[in-house]
Amino acid sequence: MAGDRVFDLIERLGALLRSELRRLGAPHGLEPVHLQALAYLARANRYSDTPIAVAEFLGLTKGNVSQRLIALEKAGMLLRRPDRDDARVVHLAPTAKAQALLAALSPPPGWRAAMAASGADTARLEAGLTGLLSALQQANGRRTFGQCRGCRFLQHVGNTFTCGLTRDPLEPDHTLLLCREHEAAA
Amino acid sequence: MAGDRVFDLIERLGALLRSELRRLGAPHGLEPVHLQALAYLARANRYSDTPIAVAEFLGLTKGNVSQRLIALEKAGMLLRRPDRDDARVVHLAPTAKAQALLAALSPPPGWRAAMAASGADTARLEAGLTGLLSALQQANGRRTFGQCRGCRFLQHVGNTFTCGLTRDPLEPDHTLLLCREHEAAA
DNA sequence: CCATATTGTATCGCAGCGATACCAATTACT
DNA sequence: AGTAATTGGTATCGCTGCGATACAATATGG
Repeated sequence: MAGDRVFDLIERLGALLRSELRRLGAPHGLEPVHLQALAYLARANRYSDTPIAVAEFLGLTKGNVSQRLIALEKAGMLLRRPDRDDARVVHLAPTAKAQALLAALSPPPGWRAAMAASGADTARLEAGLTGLLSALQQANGRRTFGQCRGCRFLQHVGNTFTCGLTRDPLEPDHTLLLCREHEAAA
Repeated sequence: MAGDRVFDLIERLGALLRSELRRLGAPHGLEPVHLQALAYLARANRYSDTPIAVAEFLGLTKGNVSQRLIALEKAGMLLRRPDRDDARVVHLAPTAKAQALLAALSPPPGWRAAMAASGADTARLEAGLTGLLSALQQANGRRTFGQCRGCRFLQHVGNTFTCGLTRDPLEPDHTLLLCREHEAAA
């Protein structure tokens, strides 16, 4: 079946990128999961920058992720801030140091050149992968983690955005971040 | 940059598939790396069904892979056969039990349905990912692990195939397998 | 007000992973 | 032919990710 090839390709790409992340992160004492968590947090909105969101995003248990985050904090890569309203939740943000690292490693050096050299239709590739990811997430009952913009709960009047779930106003920039509560617009 | 989105998508797909593999393999006592190794070996030709080829394919050290393979053999998933000519090399093959497992788990249940539901142009997606993978492998100095057919060393006269590197005759079916020595045809 | 759900942490046992060291067989060099 | 360099493979060590379980604290809903 043709789709099986796509599966093989994505698995192989995933394995090689993982290997690459390990190599790149090692000098900084970081494992692949650390870089992935930081990369997620750099793109997560304020409803989604929590340990449990990271766990759901990466498909890991919250207990595990909790320990990884502690390691990241010790390494000076993560800042924690208690939530204003809910004493249970913690907000996470990559430090400047972590952001600099992400800028250098995510995507890894050579990626952009390889993208260009492959001659692939980037937009079409992105569209195809996005659709596939959505279908898989839906099939497995996982959260979508889509951009706030494009969520069915988002309301906007002119340039003023508000989240229909929380009734909170949203800065325009923030509607480009990933949200744990995202549901694709109809 | 647009290509960065593709990177994010592939990383996320990789993470979720990895999580899925862990869940699916757990009842059989198998970790993701075990399933990936078996899936590779099921598609590897006779020059490529060795521990070192598995290590190169997955981007892991040979020492590590060696231990994984021992675990797989103990689990009755792998058969070892010494090479006829070179006493150093070992040939690996998934057992019938392992093949049955692969048929059930690779691709995981729901994958084909998700592929269909996504409405993506499978052929185009496959082409784009293949090109990207090739470019990345070349950029990182990694082996291609392409199909024997499509390799620049392959020679064929009518329906008789021979490998230009080893001078060995190849059964037509075997030219569809993955080869460690693969180099794309000019 | 109490049962239940949610968020997060702590601890335990297991196993993957790289690094290093090592061995045996093959190949290259001279 | 004989020695050096290379290659394929395994063994061992230390570290750390990972799930499972248990637990504490806060929120929510009847």
